[in-house]
Amino acid sequence: MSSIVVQLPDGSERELPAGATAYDLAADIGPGLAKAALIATVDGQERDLNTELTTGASVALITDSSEQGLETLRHSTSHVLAQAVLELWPGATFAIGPPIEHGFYYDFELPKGGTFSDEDLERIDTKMRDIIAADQPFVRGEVSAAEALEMFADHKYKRETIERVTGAEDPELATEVAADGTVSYYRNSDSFVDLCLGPHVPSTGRLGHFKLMSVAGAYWRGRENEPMLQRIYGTAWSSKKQLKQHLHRLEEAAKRDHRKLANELDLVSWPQELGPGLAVWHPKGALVRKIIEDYSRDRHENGGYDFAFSPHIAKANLWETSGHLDFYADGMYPPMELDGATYYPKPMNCPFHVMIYKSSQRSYRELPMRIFELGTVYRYELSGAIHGLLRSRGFTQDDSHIFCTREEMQDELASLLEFVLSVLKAFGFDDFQAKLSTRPPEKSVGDDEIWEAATDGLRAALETAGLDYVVDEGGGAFYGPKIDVDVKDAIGRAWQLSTIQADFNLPERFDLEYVANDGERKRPVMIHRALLGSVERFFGVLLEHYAGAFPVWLAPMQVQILPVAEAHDDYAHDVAAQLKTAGFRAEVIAATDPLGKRVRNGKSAKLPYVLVVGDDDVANNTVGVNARGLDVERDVTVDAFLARLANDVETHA
RNA sequence: GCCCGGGUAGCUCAGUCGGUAGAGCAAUUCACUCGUAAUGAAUAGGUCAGGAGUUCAAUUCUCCUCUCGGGCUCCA
Repeated sequence: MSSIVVQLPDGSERELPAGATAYDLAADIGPGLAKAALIATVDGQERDLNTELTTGASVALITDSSEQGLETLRHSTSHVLAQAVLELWPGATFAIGPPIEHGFYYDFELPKGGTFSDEDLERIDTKMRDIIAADQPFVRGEVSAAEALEMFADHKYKRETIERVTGAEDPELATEVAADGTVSYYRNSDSFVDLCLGPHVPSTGRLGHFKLMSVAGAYWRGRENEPMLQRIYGTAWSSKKQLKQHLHRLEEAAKRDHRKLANELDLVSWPQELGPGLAVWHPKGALVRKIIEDYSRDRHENGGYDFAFSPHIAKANLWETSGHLDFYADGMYPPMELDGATYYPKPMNCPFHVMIYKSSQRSYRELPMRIFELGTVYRYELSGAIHGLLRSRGFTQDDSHIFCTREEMQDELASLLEFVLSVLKAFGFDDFQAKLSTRPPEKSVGDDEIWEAATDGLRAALETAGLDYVVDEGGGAFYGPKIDVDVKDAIGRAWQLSTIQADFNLPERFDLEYVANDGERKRPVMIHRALLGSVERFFGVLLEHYAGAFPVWLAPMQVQILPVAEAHDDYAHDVAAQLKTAGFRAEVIAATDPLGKRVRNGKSAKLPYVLVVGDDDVANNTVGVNARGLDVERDVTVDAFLARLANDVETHA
């Protein structure tokens, strides 16, 4: 009896009888692992558990406690979804069904253009649970492309996938077929077989902690000109507890929805009379926005920026010179004809700032010139893309264009990133992820040297800042490399806010120059940058980040003062006056409602502080303090409370 | 723009198998004056998103439009 020896991840070796599978290895290590293992990696390649091992292989067993294991579980669940749908809808066909973050989806086409309803999801769920209860094995097979075409004769999307196998590797098909043309399939019953690269869990019985979430339309291959398929989304986890936690997180995220909070807290509304994506800012929302904008202006003023203002529309000629009409016409609002000229609403502020630069001859002594504007731009977003404040057709960028020499560029980029992070931190974000996008392989403008210098400058800035970043090779715009900065919010969601982009294009297009110290005329480099991105969007992100409970410096109302009874009104107003004099936002809520109710209202409005004043306080010049999220504190002197408020504002607590 | 699902009082929602609607909160008035998360009563409030069609009768059925949501696509 011959035997084989395999290597485990910890470096140890294990001897097994010849012909042993990955499952046998798991069982040999222990019954717990045999039960938990879903797939294995053999020499780094993911394989089914029933894969036969060969001597010398290094093998790792993958359980559902790893991302890889979870992905497999989700992928297998998507197969069960497809099986259920094909059984319930004779004549239906299926396209692709990969695992995604938190779950999976599968795309279908129903006979006669049919669609799924919410009730259908329940039926499908029931059928899926039947399939899981039947504990059907996932059995892998391999065939030639010709045989595969035969096997999936009734399924045009599968055939199309097989036919594309021989072409270049296609990331969207990575879970379907191998790039080398091997066509594999998985069969888990007589009636269901799916084209698939695998691997899969050993049998359907290993699944079950899933929930079908929603139905959506999705273009075949994600292309607008291809048919719209019916996509079913689901979430899947390795335990009931994890599934429950995930659903709970979704509920928490829903509670933070800025559109809901904006309504509840009376900040912003979207009257239907105005049109899609158009909001009005109520006094409280406008106050928060003003604080954000004022803070941004202060920081820029201290950061060496010059302020500018520019109009909302400009003649077509400007947009022709800038290239926007060539590259971005679809995203622009339609033109208007005025006095025989054609005007466009601005989708960006850059050409205006360029005009300011060009308004006189520039010397190297004036550079870097940093032009800053809270500039409102208009972009024609597709109606289906509009989403509250996060995606709208008009928004205000905290936009700046920096004109500098080539030599100054690197230092400028480095200090910019520092500035960006410092401002974002001031708003309570401290978890960042950056992306460096480099020169695209096709068309781009600018010489190699300048691309290299800018990219190095950006990279060095990232390194110096100690920021986590990924490199998107070739992901830059044609006119220059860039850094995008994402922040993570209080519940771990990433939002892209800031961007820093070098631009070698606009200086050419507008023929920008400066006079260098040797008297030569030279071309400056331009840097575009936005920190908050869009003020409206940033406000929405902040609202979700804080779940509506703004820190004291941002809170539209900072303090409510509740007199216990009418007799304490004068004292309450006196305290309010002291707070207002000290520059805080405070109001008195008279005792027309019971105290308990007024406290409740104040808490529901997420006020940082609710003060209660009664006989004791009038006598001792104190207040009772309800700080948001903390226990009641009695007998706090007014002076002590003022100091506390001042500290909160100062520290952005 | 495309697919699916919604739109009923200021808000959150119920309801009408076709006979023009109801609750809670909010609002207003009155009473209550209260030490920490909902005091009580009364009143008012709706062309059931808009338009057209079918019908004796449409908030309800059909179609169109607007708009919102979830996706897809897009975001130089």
